[in-house]
Amino acid sequence: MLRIFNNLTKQKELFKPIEPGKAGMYVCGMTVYDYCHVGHARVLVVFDMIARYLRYSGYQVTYVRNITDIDDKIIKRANENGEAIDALTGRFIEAMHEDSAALGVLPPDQEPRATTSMDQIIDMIKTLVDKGYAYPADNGDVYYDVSKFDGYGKLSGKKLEELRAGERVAVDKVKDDPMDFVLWKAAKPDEPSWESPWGQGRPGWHIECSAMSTDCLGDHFDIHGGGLDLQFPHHENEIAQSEGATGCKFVNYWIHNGFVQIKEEKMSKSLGNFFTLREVLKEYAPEVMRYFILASHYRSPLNYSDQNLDSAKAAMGRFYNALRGVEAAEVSDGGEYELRFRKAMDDDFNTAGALAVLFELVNALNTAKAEKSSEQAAQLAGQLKCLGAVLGLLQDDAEAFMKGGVSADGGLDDAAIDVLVLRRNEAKQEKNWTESDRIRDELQAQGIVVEDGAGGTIWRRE
RNA sequence: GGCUGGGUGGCAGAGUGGCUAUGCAGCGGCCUGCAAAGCCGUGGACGGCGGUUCGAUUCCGCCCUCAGCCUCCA
Repeated sequence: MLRIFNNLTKQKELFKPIEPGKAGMYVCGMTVYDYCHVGHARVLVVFDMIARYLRYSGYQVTYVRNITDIDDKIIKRANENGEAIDALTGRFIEAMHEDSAALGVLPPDQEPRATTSMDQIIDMIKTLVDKGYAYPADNGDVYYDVSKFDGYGKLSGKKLEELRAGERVAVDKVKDDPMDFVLWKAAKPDEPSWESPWGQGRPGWHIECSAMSTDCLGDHFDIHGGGLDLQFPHHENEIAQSEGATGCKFVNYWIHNGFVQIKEEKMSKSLGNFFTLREVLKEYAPEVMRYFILASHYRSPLNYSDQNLDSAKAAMGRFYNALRGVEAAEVSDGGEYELRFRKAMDDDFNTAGALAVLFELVNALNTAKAEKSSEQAAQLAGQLKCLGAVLGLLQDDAEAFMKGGVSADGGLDDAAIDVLVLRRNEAKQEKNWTESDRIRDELQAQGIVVEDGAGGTIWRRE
């Protein structure tokens, strides 16, 4: 039985889908004006893992992840670049898809965009105005009247009075209340705009997610996710908009992943302390990145450092080293390990605990290999790959993973290494240890490690 | 100032009212020409002070400390 920490109630709850056997999940995706950084990678991987685990658990999942392709920052960046907006967003949507694919993130079932959901957005604003939850201001903007929505603050645990007291931004005269937020922004000259009952303009950020999620999944659906930084105000506002407009409960389970930190500080665009995913993937294999993310619980802070990435790399090396040279059997389950794997995952997606079970499997597999029980080894390797797949790991070819280190480009190529290994073996045959060790040192200097096993000599890149 | 969530062995990171997490690193052994990898064994921990309890790292209170939100951010 799957239990999920519901950020709305702040406790773990049994997952009960609205429709038995089905699960609808909406996750706030990227605003596309720059490359994904490691924080984005975490959202992509965490919710991909959740979608995979739900499917593995037998649910028919509809996973929706949106793209924000119109907003202030996009307009600003396009102007700075002297680039058309759709050219800019098109470029970064493509980049984001490349990055996701590299990380083994499966495409969502639906990927709606703000600019192609304008009718739904305008409809929802219209409803909110009609119902008295929103009002057009003198300047052509439309605002949400926060005082009209009783539950405002229920997700983030905030109270309106406290928010007002803490108001740091200069009070905007066109709003009735400083906490009111914009649903529709009147177009300024030279800005992209859409026609609406309130004149030319474009949507505020929060409304698009309310419109797209309910359009794709219905007024009331199971899971809504995103980074913890979206809890307030974004998701709080989504609740106000959606529940105001539909009159029914919006989302049953709210899931937020923790931040990626760097030197004990949040990695973020505004602090400028971020690494883009493509930078990192030049140094580390994608599955190393994925392991790094899944090795800690999704709600914990994730400390980004070279040391931690190196540690993730060593862990992946242990997996693939065990799988190397074994023909994995086609199995449909994880054998005796599956129960403990599920127990961990059922407890609010405890991927760290699940990985510990996979390491136990590695141990058994290595023992089977050492004992030459190849049938047993094949079986265990199959189980390992089977459970790894639930986490989106161990999908590479073991031989390729071990041979493809950082130094794969620029250093010796595979053929050259094979020649040296052959020569070293000839020296070994002649018991010329001086020569064989010299060749080994030469390879070591290039980041190549040779290993003499029962089945011959193999090598890997560090 | 208001509100959240943390503080676990050398590092990373799960978990539990009494019973081995796991990975890396360390130490001893096996294997190896020597290594590497692997296997076996092993040391080492629960921020501080109180309380509840037969017993707390695990529950409660206070304190210290870190991160985050209250403004755009995944």
